[in-house]
Amino acid sequence: MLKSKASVVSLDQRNATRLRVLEQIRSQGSVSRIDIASALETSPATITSATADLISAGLIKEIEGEAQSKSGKRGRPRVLLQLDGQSFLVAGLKVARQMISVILVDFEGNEVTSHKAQLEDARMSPANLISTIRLALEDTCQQVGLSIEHLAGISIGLAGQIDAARNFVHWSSSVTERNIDFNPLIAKELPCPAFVENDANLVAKAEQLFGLGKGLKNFLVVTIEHGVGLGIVLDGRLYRGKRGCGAEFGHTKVQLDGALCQCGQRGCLEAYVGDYALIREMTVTGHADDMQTVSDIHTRANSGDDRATSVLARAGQMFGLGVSNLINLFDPQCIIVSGAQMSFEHLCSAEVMTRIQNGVVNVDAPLPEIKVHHWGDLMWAKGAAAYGIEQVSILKVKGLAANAS
Amino acid sequence: MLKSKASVVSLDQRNATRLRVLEQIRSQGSVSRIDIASALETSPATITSATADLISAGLIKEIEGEAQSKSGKRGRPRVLLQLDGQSFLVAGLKVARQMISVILVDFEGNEVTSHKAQLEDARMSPANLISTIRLALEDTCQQVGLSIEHLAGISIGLAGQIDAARNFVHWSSSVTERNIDFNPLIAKELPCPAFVENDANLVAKAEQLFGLGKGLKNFLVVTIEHGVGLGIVLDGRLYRGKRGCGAEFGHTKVQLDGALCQCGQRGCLEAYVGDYALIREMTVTGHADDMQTVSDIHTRANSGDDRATSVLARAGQMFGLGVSNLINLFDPQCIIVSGAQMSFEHLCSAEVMTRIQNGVVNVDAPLPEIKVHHWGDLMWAKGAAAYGIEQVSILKVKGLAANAS
DNA sequence: CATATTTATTTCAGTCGGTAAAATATTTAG
DNA sequence: CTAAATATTTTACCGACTGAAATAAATATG
Repeated sequence: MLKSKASVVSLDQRNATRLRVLEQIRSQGSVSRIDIASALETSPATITSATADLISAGLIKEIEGEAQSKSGKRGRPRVLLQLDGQSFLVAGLKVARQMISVILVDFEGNEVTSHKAQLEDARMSPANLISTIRLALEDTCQQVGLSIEHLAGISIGLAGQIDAARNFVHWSSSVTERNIDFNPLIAKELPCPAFVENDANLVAKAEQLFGLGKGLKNFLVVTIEHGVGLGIVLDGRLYRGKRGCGAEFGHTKVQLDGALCQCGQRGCLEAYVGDYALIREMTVTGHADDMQTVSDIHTRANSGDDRATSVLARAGQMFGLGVSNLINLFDPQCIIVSGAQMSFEHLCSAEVMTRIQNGVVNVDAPLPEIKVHHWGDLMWAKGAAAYGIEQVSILKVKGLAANAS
Repeated sequence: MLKSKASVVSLDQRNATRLRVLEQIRSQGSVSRIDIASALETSPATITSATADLISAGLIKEIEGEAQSKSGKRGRPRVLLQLDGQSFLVAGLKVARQMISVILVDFEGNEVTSHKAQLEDARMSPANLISTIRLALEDTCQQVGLSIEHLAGISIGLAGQIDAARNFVHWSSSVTERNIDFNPLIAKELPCPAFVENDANLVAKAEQLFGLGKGLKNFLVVTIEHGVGLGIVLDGRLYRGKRGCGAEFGHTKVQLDGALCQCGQRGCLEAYVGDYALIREMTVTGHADDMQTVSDIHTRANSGDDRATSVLARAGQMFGLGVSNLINLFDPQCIIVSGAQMSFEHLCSAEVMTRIQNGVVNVDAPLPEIKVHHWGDLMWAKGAAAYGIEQVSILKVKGLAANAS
């Protein structure tokens, strides 16, 4: 009757409560027991018990800092609880086309160290991928005098269609084979639990745990890299759809029989806002054959090139259309546009924001807030780390037996 | 600490179990206790207790019919349980532009009688609307020799933006005022609990309880009336978004700065597939000034009018584009295209289905099934009734005290 | 300073929902 | 008729949570 899958676990009632307490502490930073009780609408007695378990497991700790009481200054002061950052270490990885990025974080999500390595091949066999990952992890740990045995969890972000619940990769641009169950490889090659997820979902997790989605229950994260991705958080949890793959925002159609997309279809959003699409627009008529990156186009636009300006403007228009459709369909609390260093000002300009607003059906309620988040280039790896911390938390809480004082 | 809202109730653990049992019985038609236990992954003892409560409340009953045992024929035979259809009566209403439809159903959803009445005004004041509804209900009940005091619940479907949890109408095309709390009016004018909901959501409920969505956890219902609507069922529950309003599928944009929509924006799906849009296309160039309905256009197309054919074809193309976007974003188990009598063959032709398929990003998993459901013109009222039955079930289960044998 | 008051947390004795195991019921096979 | 099989009910118990009381730790007040 027990049916815990490899990497996604079902929790019993008590562990679920412990985990909710842990999440509350994480989202608040530091918080007293009584505040947790009222936030979770549960009794103080339950919180006492749950926090005692978490403290004895070393996941959280009491701190000294002064918390102000509700009303006056009288009464027993609240004791603040905080994550115990030292309790364990998690690695987050992102495998991109030519680069593998690793970040090591503590339990609070603080960066311990990070590392990048070039990849020889954009696509690798599953076994090759895992040993490449292992190598990258070893290099990273070495930087701070650790070995990979110190890791409590490893989270791996890939582009593609992935069933995270089973560590099953239907398809990924980094893997040469389809429909691979990574669990056996992980068990053989890696010294601790590892989790494979779609990269856009990981960024959504990062926003939820550490970023602009902290504490929110329903929000969307639009990721901008070479293409656009979407992570959906509904009711506090990642929504993955029936097949467990990420939403294909980049391949929603914004134009009937429109521009040709890399996916082979026509009119995809990505065929208008993806890097390759912009570069194609600039070069197709021989207007500028030296365009290599979107930054180049920005540079041109800034120096008064009308063609560059109009190419970027159209991308923004299409992007705005796509985002307003998301709002019309999901009616989220908030939309976070998340991108790494790269230039994407053309996708969050005032014109684009206006276009989004004008594309959303009027309600009396205000529009969901659209937040733009410029991350460093470790965004993806940090997202992986966020997911890793969550998964490891679940494992650790599950590891707590039914023990009292 | 108790915080039951007016019409949406939060259930304690035990009532939640009773309700899950009830839902299981409803979705299975008739089912034995042991099957319920295994379907809900709970112990037979729990089912014995829950079903005993439901039987004593008159919501379900044991029936004689023979159920086949799992393996052989040996052993105590299973006792089948079924809804007790006679236990109470629910009314479902749909208020449309010029018509109010009422259907009376028993607890199993069987139609007892139905009734329609013309409306003098498409828009009414809240008080006027409720007394019109009361009148229509009285007429309906009278047809079968009942009075509205016999009703256990009344469910009202309106087009517009509605917060069903609070019976609060932000805006509706049938109501002259905005932001109306209907609870006081309901309490004053109607003799039993009443529930107000968005009409597309109601159809989704009907599909879930009685229709093609029976037993499914994640599906979308696209409704076709004069415009298009969308009901979203995720994890077995209606998804309503942050503001509690329905998804605005009809106003997702399918064309940058495209055709003008009644909502004032440009490029909305509805501006290409809504009735008024098709008629506009046919008449705008004076091609056919006598077009009144979509059926007229179909008639023309069938008699070889190229213009009519191309108008319908484009609507189908745009519709297909919109639906494939839904699949790309939600990855549902199934999509149900639900329409009443009216002609919408142009939206479910083979060409449209092909277009949808070609607009969905390939995965190894098969495409979600697209089911077309042609309802009678009581579709909307039946949807309301389905929601009413669900809400009344909740109320009845809640009414069960903590009573044993 | 001693005491009352206030607020936070813990302890303790239930309560409640659910379950395993035993008991009971009802059938067929032999 | 007896044994075996299967379904349901009963019973004894478990475990998570809670309310109330107890305890802890501060401030206000005379």
